[in-house]
Amino acid sequence: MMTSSRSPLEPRAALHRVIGDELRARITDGRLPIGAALPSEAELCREFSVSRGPVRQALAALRAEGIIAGGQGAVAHVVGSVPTQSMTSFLSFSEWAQSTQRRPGQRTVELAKRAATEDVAAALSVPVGELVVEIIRVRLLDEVPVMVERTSFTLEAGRHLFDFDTDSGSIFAHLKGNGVELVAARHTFDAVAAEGIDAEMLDVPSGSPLLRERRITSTGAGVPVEYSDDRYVPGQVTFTINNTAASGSSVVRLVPDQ
Amino acid sequence: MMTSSRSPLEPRAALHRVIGDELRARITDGRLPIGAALPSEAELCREFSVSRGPVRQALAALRAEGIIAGGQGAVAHVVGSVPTQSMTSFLSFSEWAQSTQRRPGQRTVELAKRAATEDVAAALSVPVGELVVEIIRVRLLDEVPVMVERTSFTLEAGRHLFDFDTDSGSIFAHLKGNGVELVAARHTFDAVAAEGIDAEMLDVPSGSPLLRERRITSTGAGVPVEYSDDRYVPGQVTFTINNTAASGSSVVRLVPDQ
DNA sequence: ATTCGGGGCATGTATATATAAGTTGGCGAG
DNA sequence: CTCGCCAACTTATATATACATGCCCCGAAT
Repeated sequence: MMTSSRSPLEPRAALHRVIGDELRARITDGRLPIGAALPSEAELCREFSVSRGPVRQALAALRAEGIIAGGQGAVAHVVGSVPTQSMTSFLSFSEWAQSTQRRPGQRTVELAKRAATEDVAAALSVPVGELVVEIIRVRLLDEVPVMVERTSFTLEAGRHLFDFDTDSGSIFAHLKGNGVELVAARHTFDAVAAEGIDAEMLDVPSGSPLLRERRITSTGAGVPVEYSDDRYVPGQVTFTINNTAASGSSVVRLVPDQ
Repeated sequence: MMTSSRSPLEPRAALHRVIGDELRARITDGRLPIGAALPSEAELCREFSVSRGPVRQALAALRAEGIIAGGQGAVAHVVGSVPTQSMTSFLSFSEWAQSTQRRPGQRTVELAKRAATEDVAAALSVPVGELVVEIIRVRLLDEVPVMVERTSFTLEAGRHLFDFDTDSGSIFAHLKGNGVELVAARHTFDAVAAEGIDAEMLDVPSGSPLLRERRITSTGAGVPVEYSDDRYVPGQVTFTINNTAASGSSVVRLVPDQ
């Protein structure tokens, strides 16, 4: 009654995703400025030649991201474009840095296979003493050290790293190419003081504050693959989180304004 | 064909939310342990006497939170119970502390009405010099100071605070009672060194690291109401984020294991 | 001029149905 | 005994429909 000219059920396309991406694009490029009212659901149905289902799914996703608001009885309107990063961009320092104006760099300090210590074993859900692959790298932006990263991989995933130049490419891209897909991560933030080696590598005074992010990354099946302890020099990188009462939140890593 | 005995369209109930909460409860209390397979969609339909729509909505929400995984063709299964906190629990220190074993406390240092400085004005989207309500409080857990909080409210929201005992109740509960509903927040994390007054109030050495959370909280319409600069003593409180490639992420504030 | 209803429109929720596609397990051929 | 293929089951996606409820605006009454 409302659309048609489309046989019931075409191949596959994930229409709701198509619609959501299109609306997101209109918001970010200004065709739907902040405060503007979105087209009504019925209009979107006509425009995309779909039924209300996919349209509502797309709107629900936008609402969960905090990009649109409004509700029962009233047309939804744009409340702001929340900066969003894909999962891979959030996980991979290399990929993230490329999306900023800063020039990324990295220096591998150590790549080793060794027995898991207690905390690493707990994070990766393996027995203490099991072999893991550990890599320590200093990350740079415009030649300035901003982060030191101590990452432990399970042997299964980490063995791919020995035939790989850890100073150039992205580890995540390399792992993905080898069939290791990381889709879930858990990040914990706190502050620590820079100590001996870290202070030296990051070129900051001993005892000065660092932002620490500890991260456990898992496959879709929930199997932990990576545990990392990353320590950031303040003022260079911050982490930003958006959350709304309705549903979840999104996480973004940003270079602060200056 | 599958359920019924329920007239088409009862009042209002948000069945998908009921179903989601029930499943969440089963997972957290162990009736659905990690790794267990969920009932099939058809079974859930029978059990709750609903059609597939609400069931699928509930499962989609659980999947977005990273609690369940699995999909096309296979029954979904539990991959882990992600600790989740409601928005209010995440925003309100008082409410959050009550869900831990620690005994919360607070000491109001200052409550004032003053002209907005540049950074506050920018955060709250008001002109520089506009009157705002600022409150400085030290937050305690088991009598130990763990955080100092500098919060600025717009005058509209903040004027309710002067007839309120800021040492006892929750500001958020009080604001909600006065019709100010906060539903969206943006948090930014970094590390700073403890300086003069902060170090004194938190009873830590000057120059020691603090975890800083800066937060802008808005109403559903996207109007900023609160800007806060909270500084945490390390080791007492951490922030944890879960995110998955599919969909968003959730944010949690936790007391670390010790 | 201001306020109070009512109706139209838009969204929220739920049902029934249909097709595509992935998973799993069993059966038969080599 | 093993390998491969197929059938049954289950989920993902989409359509059409129906009704409940909340906004918003316009017109009438005060």
